[in-house]
Amino acid sequence: MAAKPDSLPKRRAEALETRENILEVATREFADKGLAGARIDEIAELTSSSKRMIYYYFGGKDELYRAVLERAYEHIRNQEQAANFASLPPDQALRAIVGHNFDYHYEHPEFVRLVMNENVHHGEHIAKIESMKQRNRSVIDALAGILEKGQVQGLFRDGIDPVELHTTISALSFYNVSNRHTFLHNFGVDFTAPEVRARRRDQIIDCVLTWVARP
Amino acid sequence: MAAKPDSLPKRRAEALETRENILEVATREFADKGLAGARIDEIAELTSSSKRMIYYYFGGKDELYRAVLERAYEHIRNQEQAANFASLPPDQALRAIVGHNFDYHYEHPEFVRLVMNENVHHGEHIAKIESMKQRNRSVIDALAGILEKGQVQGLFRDGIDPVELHTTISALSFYNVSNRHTFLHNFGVDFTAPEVRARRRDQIIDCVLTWVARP
Amino acid sequence: MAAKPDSLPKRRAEALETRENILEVATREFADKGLAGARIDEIAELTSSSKRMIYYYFGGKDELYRAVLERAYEHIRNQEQAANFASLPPDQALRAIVGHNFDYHYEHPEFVRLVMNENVHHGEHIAKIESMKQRNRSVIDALAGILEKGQVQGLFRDGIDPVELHTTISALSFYNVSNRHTFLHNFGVDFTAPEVRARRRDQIIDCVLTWVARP
Amino acid sequence: MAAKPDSLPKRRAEALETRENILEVATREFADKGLAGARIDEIAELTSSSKRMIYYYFGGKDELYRAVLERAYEHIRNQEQAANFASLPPDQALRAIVGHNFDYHYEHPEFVRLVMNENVHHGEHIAKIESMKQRNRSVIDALAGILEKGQVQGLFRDGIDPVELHTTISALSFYNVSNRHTFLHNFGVDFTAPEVRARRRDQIIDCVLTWVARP
DNA sequence: GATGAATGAGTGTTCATTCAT
DNA sequence: TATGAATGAACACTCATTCAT
Repeated sequence: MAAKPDSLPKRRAEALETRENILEVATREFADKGLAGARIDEIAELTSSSKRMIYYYFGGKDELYRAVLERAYEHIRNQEQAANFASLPPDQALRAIVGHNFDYHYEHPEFVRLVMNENVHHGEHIAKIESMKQRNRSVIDALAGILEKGQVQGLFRDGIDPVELHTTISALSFYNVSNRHTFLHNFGVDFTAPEVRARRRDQIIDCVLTWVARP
Repeated sequence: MAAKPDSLPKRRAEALETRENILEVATREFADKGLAGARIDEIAELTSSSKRMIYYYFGGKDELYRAVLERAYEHIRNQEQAANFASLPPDQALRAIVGHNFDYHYEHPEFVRLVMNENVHHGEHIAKIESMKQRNRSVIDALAGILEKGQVQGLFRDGIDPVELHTTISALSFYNVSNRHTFLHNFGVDFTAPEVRARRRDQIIDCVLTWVARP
Repeated sequence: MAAKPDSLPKRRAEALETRENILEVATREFADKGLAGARIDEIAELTSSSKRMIYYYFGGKDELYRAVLERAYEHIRNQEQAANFASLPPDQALRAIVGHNFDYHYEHPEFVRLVMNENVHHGEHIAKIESMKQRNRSVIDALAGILEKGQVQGLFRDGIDPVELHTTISALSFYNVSNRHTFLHNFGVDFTAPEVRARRRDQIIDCVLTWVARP
Repeated sequence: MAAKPDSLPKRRAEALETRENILEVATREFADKGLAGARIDEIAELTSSSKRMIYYYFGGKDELYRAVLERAYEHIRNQEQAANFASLPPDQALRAIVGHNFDYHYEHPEFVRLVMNENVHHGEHIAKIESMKQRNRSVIDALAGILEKGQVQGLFRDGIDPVELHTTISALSFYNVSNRHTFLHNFGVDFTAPEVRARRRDQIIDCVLTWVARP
């Protein structure tokens, strides 16, 4: 009846694996179908464990969704911080940040779709995640540093707020992924085509840098 | 004994009203909760007619949603065409178009949310609406005309494609409405605040015109 | 406002046509899908008039079904009486009757299916048709006459009741049409194939006559 | 803390009971009202479990109906095989088979009504049950054996096909149950009356044996 | 930690029938 | 006579969640 001394950590590791596996599957499902469209049964089916485990680890559908959302934001902000562009000259750093942001959206449509979905739900779930505001400071801080350096060096004009700069970058990067399907059908342009993507990347970098540049 | 000559049209007009009333209510509901989240019962409740009438006029939830989506696109494109900017000088025309596009998104969040939702559903419903591609030509044609004129006059640089220009404008206008809730929570900025809106409007116009301008 | 003297009969004739047209369509639909499976809307659609007319002429779905059922029985009994076999020698007459009965079922699967369906409904609708018992006397009377003549002539054995004879004939004729689909799937025999039909016809005639024959 | 070794089977056994209980109730309902007429709610009501369980175990109304149909065929063929008449002399064996078939139909009107209903639906559900053709071989094989033995012994005439013999037997047995209601109303004969049943039983056995007998 | 069985409240949809003109 | 619009009651089916083991 008593557990062997080394079996507990092992079980703990397995438990974390189970949890992580559920999060991965749930991320795919919620990103694919939205919170309302995803089915707990289906997620459980695709999991290597069972439906009961979802309730055991997360409590319910909404809580699972919240965990998925939090994990997705954690990932993008971690990636950004890992790619430390602060050492580059301001204009090159900005170029790199915009390009990186653009690429992240393209390569992580599940993030884009989770954010879309959360907005469809009026942000009511993200509002319950305490850590968000703090976690998202990093991207603003990075932009603020670069902006200031660029302004000091006479490369960038004054009056650009780092949050507003982030808004512009995000808006331009987000759209190509978020509005992919309607745009394809309405205008016949496929944002997923490699050449469209490459051209759009250049244009967005160009657009942001022209806007920020000292005239 | 004979029916009055104008009695049938009257009934017909009432029927059109019923149909229109359903579309209005459904637009609000689908925009608010998405296709999966909206409830036929609730839509019916808010209607001046009954649930049965929804099926009578539209056939089902998906078809109703499709009609709503089509009507929303019809409205934005009609508005754009009504505001005829072609007579203005190219740079002023472009300014007006961007401003108008920005305002339309702000004043019609239901349009933005319907488009978001349609993308959540991988554009599977818009794909069934035949008229879309043709309906959306107008906005591209208008931009093409202005671009050409501006290029001829030496105001705009070459190599700007009208569809790409539209992408940039739309991306910048869409985000402030679509990502409102997550942005508020993540960065503490409320896009609905009048001063934020006004500032953002200027920035977007500025951003687009700087990008298009001959250097 | 006053109808022209000859317009009334004309309208009357048109009304009968409308009624008849509804009955024909309804016969096909009820035979095809049963009372529970048939749809008033669909019947109306296939009719050259409208749904309202069904209610106008028949009162409702059940009453229409009753009219259809009555008309089907009327037809088979009329056909039998028209084919007057009484003048033939008893054994030949009986052969003719069995063959005719067999053929009628084959050529009027809608009759078979209406009767099946009525039995599915525990005969509750036929019970409301007053004329039935009397209408069905004819077939028994005809058999009674032939049996008696055959017995007198020493061709048939005694103790055969005309109703029981009719039961045997009907049972054998009915099955090939009524149980067509299950039989095909269970045993791989297609009763609708001409050669199967022809062989079965001979067998049934043979079976009945052997049974009735004086040993 | 550890589950008792026999506790899981117990739960499993209860589940099988639930399933079986649903099948019994559904058999009664589908036999009584047909597929289109039966109501899932009503079946659930009569069940010792709930409506949800019907969907849990069977998936839907059609699948439940299919399971009911399959179970009914399984039962009749099992009964026939259990009553092993092969050891009797051919003519007595055939008598026994016809009598048994007749009795089975009388005592299992639910089987007759399910088959009727399936034919009303053009056999579209039985067509989806793979096992049918093979399951129904047994009755043909049994008849084939008896026929051959009888022909060898000079009791039966040649040229009788076992499937055709089965058709004749079935047709005669089926009708008394399937067409009970219309026959009662049309001819005033109640097939359920014990003396009618007994007389009919004798007649059918007689009819089949006379037909098969060497003349 | 783990599993199959069970559940109640809801969800889109259908149908025969009636109303207004 | 004739028609399109309207209706309420019912119907098959689904879903997140919990229970028993």
